[in-house]
Amino acid sequence: MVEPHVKSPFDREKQFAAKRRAVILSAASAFRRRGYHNTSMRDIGDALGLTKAALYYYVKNKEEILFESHLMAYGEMDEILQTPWHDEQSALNYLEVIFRAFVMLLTQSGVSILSDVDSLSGDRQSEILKRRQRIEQAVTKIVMRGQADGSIRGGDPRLHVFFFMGALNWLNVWYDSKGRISGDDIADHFSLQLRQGIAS
Amino acid sequence: MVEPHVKSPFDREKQFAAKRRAVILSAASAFRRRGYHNTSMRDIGDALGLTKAALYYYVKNKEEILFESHLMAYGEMDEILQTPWHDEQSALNYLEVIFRAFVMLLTQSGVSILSDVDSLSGDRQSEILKRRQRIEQAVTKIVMRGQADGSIRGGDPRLHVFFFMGALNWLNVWYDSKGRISGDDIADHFSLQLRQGIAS
DNA sequence: AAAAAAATTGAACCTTGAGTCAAATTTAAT
DNA sequence: ATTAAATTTGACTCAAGGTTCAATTTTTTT
Repeated sequence: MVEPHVKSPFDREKQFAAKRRAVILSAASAFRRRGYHNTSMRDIGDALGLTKAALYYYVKNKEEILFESHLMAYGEMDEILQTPWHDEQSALNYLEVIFRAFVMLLTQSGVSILSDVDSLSGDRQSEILKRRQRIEQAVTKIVMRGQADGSIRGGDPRLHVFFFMGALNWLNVWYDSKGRISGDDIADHFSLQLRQGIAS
Repeated sequence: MVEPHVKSPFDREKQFAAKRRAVILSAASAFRRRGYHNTSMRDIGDALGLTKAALYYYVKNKEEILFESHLMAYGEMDEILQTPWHDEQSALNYLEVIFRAFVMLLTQSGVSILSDVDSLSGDRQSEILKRRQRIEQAVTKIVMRGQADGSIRGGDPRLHVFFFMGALNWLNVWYDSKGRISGDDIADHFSLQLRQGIAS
């Protein structure tokens, strides 16, 4: 006999995971706007209609929220970096696709890149730094391929990357989803500025 | 009769001001690296061989240090924006001069641009935001002139500015004065990437 | 409807770090 | 050398906010 409400334990876990995710996303957004230390557990709870004590049902401590926020952002970026690369496509064109996706990630989805790595201690801090480096390296590699295939001009590829990745991080600071400028407009503009800045 | 040690009260004040400035510069550098909240008054004192209590002789409170740090950076940037503009010079060329000076400021002098405005409260926060806006507007104006004189391509000038100012702010995060890359190299590279990114 | 499990809470605890202050020390002036 | 002013300190207070937990409320299961 099939029960009317099929709430399997699997569904239970999903429920929990979804709420936990909501906590982290909401907190991350607050961290991005006001900063980690200017956001209290009380603030995070309020934003979700919970007491700060309730948060500890979903999360071990505040630092874990910060850690997971970072992971979430880098997870999405890793995802984007899986975008298939067509053989005919120049590295410059591919890079533009990736970069555009990064911009859309920050403007459209709720995900935020955080920069406060120093509030993480020990293992967590180094893991996050490692993942950031990995992403930077992946992007640097694309640039280097572009220098090889002639679509991207010479010069220290790391500096190329620092330049436009800076634009991305800064976007995260000033962008207001309720503001006048749409995510698409930014993506268009930034893609072009990226392209022109490093094209050969 | 002229005294052997001429320590006029004017000299006294200068001495005091110099030490106060040292406190703020040293703190600002720590803020930049570790973040405002991850830097305790004790840390700041230690870096100068002082007790935290001694700091309060030079400064009213911690927030004042943050405030003055911001002021110092924006003061220098205002200074740079006073650079004379030769009539024959295209806006793009002028902008490159300014931008290069900004990069040198961050890499060579001890000055750091801080982004933690939220730890400032009330009046101070809005004053700092106002000054940041003023600088951004000044730069935006240069871009608009460039679009008028034909040296800079079209598009929302604010987005042009956000892009390369982002690169600048991010530089502040990753740049390590003891690292391999020299300030000059960065300035050269960044200037070019700026120029190409927005040239018409 | 009763029992069990999940989710949430209020009230406390505890640590960290900013800020205070009277006393001590160092430096300059008479 | 004495006095006065400037500078620094150790010991303390205090508040903010993260964390804990037993008790309560809500939801699910039988």
